[in-house]
Parts: sequence; structure tokens; C-alpha cells
Amino acid sequence: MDKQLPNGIALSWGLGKPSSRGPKREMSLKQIVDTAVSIADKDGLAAVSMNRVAKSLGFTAMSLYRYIPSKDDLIILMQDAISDLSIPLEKAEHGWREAMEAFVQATIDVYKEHPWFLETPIYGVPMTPNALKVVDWALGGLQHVPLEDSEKMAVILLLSSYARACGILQKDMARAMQLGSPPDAFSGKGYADTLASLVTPERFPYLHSVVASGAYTDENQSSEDAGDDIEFGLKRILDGIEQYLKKKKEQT
Amino acid sequence: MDKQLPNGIALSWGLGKPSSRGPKREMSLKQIVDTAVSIADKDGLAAVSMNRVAKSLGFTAMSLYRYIPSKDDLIILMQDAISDLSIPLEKAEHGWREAMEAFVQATIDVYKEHPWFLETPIYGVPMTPNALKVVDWALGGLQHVPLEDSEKMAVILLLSSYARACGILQKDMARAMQLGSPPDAFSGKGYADTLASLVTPERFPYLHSVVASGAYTDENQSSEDAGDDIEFGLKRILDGIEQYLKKKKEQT
DNA sequence: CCCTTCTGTGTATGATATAAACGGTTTATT
DNA sequence: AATAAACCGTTTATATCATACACAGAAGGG
Repeated sequence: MDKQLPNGIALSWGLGKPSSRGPKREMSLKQIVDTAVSIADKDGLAAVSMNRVAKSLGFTAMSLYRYIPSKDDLIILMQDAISDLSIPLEKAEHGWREAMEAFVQATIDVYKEHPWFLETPIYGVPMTPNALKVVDWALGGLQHVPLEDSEKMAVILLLSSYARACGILQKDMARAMQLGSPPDAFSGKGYADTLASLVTPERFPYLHSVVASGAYTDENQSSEDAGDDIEFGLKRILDGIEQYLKKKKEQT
Repeated sequence: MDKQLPNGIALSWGLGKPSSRGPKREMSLKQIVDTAVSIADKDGLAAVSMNRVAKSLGFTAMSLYRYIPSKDDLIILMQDAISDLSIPLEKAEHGWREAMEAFVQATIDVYKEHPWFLETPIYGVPMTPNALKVVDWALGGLQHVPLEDSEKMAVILLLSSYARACGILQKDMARAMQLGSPPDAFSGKGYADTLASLVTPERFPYLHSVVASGAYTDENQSSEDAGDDIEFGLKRILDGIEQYLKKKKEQT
């Protein structure tokens, strides 16, 4: 009887007794989760408290517990909610590369719209319906690719992590651009300059030049450039997969 | 004057006035951070409270604030602390592929030793000394690879993110193995069976067979197999980069 | 020698998640 | 139709936090 799997997962699947007795419910799970998501979108994940969510809906904090067993479960539901992409059902007219590119882009878009997704402390292999629907979509894009199931899953894992990396980068760049270069707390110089002065060539022989050139702090990059970076890594990954397919074909 | 960069970063660099006047300090930053890390290692990140850390050291919670401005900063310092890998300084005797593999493996090992690292909110691209030292190490492994600096950074970010995804997978599998297949809360069946019954072929045409086969819940996989999965994705990435290098070489 | 500065410590405060008990409401059962 | 059970949203209470503030003592500088 240890702490086991969060039953927010069960909730996300709509499992629960249909409770016929008692008064009519005045809220819905969806309503609660959507409210929580919009709060997180606006003010960050830390702003999501039971109180705030409930008050936004005109109820008391405790009322939420009639719908959700705990806040952790709410967060799981939030994650699932934003994974509800409107999946285009182009019937694999295009190749698998295009499909994977679309998958990655869609995932990155989620991070862009909901930056708090990067901060959620509840993580793990996807287990909720919308998240799994995305996996299913990606698998569909690979349906005619001669890979083992486990290999396909590995590819999806790889691409997901790539999208996440892009999300982090994007968020940092957005923040850097928003802040501009304000004088820093512990020196008169801007943040980038401060970092550059700390990353000395003795201590960081390889990193030093990168930071000094400003490439690390992304000062001169725009969002458009970030897009280019996304392209670069993605193309490398897909090339790698393609090469593997070729090699595999030769062996047979 | 918005909320700006956490100055826990400044602390991690050892920046601060050397205070000569008052009484001698009875603790040190390192002591505090190490204690916090060991608590997180043992009981998870949620167990790390100012009170608990201070009490472990025989002091009161408030005393910590003489060393650390806020708990968020403490977490940043914790992240930096566990990034203090003892970096092998093999002078690039091996190729860049081996170097990148070592980098990924080392990162994964950190996740294995400190699972709470996965739960810490990502504040963004690394900015603290030990974390940057790791980046420097990775850059060193790429020193003779003809890529642009920005491309190298993109590769490193990607591999970091991939390592994180592997860390998540590893942890989930470890938990799944530890739990075995306990009867679930909302059905008599085990968790894997429950999931399999939810992932119907109608709703998840492509994923269904994967889940049904048990490949998704990783029931029969050992940690060794997980290593294979890691290998697969990693090799694809590296293959893709290698191909890019080849193409680039031909063009010149 | 005093005064400034810093130390660790109590005390206090405001958030927070969530448990427990309550009055009112709806429906199933008798 | 009457009763009882189940359930809803609320009120109240508690425990845990992070952290602001003010204090008493310690150490060094003038």
C-alpha cells in the first residue's frame, strides 16, 4: 500500500462513478482544468492555487476537492488538457519526414503557448488520453516506415525531447529579449557581459569563445533565427534515422 | 523592474562581499547545499524545506537566510552542485562520437543518482559554473568537429534534453518494476492491463498494438534493455550529424 | 573603547493544501 | 408519499511552509 500511481490519470480518462444521488454539480472537471490552465498561462504555474482557481469560478477552494483528489492530480489534468492538439488527419499523403516535422512543430507550439509546461514537476511517460493521442498521431506518421515498434517509440521519445529542448531555448530567448540588457544586480554591466567575464578561458577553454561571441546569450538572435536552429537539429535527427533505414535495407 | 534573473546564480559563482566585521560564520554555503541535496536524495525534493535543512545542521530555519536569499536560489544551487561531475580529461584521444556518448551517459547517471533533479523546475539554459563546466566538457569533445559554434550548442542542448528524457524513462521503468503490477484503484486488474483496455484500436489505431503487446509499459524490459533504447536514439542523432559533416565536406 | 556590522535566533504573518463536520438537496428505495 | 442514503458546496480548523522583522550577542575597525 505504498504511494502508487496518481489517480489523476484515472480522472483524465473519465473514469468515476456516475453519482446519481445528491444535488446537481455546479461545475465540471473541464471547467476547473481550463481555468487552471488559463491562470498558469497568464501568471505562471506558481500562481495556480486551489484558492485562486476556485475563486475564479466563483466557488470556494474546498469545492474543488469534490472533483479532484489533490492538486497534483490537477496538474496532471492540466498537462493532459494542453496536449489536446487539433490533430490534422492528413492521411499520410506526405512522407514520414514531413509528418515528424509537423509533430515536432506542434509540440513546440504547445510549449510556446504554455511555457509553464516546462516547469511542471509531475512528469513521466505519457499515460493520459490526449498525450497518448499525440503519440498515436506520431506513430501514424511512421506507419509505413520499416522500424520495430520499440524503435519507433525510441524515435518519438527522441523527437519529443528535441521539441522540449527547443521549448527551453525559446523561452530563454523570449525572456532575454524582454529583459533587454538591464544592469545586473552584482555589477553595473549587463547580464551577458557579466557572464562573459566569469567564463574565463582558463576555466572554460572551449566555452569561453562561444560566450564571448555572444552566441550563448543569444543577444542578437530573433525568433526567426531560433526557427532556423530548430530546423538544424531536426534535420540531423531525421537524417540519422534515414541513414539507419538505408543501412537496414541493405542488410536484407 | 520586473522579476529578473535569480541571483542564486550569482551565489553559485561565489560572488558576494567578504564581510569582515561581525561574528564568524558557523556554516558554509556548501554545507547547506550538500545537506539539502542529501535530503532530496533520500526523501525527494518535497522533503527539502528550510526547516528540515537547517535542523539537519543543528540550526534554525532563519539562519539559512544569512546564506541564501530564497529557497528558489537554494534549488538552483542544488542543481549546480550535482552537476559537479568529476570530468575525465582524456585529451580527445577518442573520437567525437565516443565523447558525446560519454557526455550523455554521464548526464543520465546524474539523473539516476539524483532523481529529484527531474522534478526541479527548469529555469533555462545553464548559467551556473558546474553546469557550464559540463557544457565546456561537451564542447571540448566537439573541438575538432567542423561545426559552427551555434550548431555545436544546438547539438549539446539536444543531447542534454535527450538524456533527460532517458532519465524519465529510466525512473518510470524502475518504479514500474518496483511496484510490479499491483491491482489498480479503479479496477481489479493491474495497471498495465488497465491501460491496455483504455487504449482501444478505434481511438488509438496505431498505438493500440504497441500497448497491447506490453512494449509500452515496459513490463518485461530490464534496465539493460533500457540501455539499448538509449543507444538507439543516440546513435541516430550522431549518425545524422556525421552525415551532415560528410555532406559539408563534399561541398568544399 | 565604542560603534558599526554581521551572526544566529525567536516571534509573527500570510499562503498554502487539505481534513472534518454541516446543512441543504436530490434521488433511490420502501 | 415517505424515508433514507448519497452527494454537493461551505465553513471551520490544522499543519506546513516561506519569509519579514526585530533582537541580543560577537567581532573587528576607528
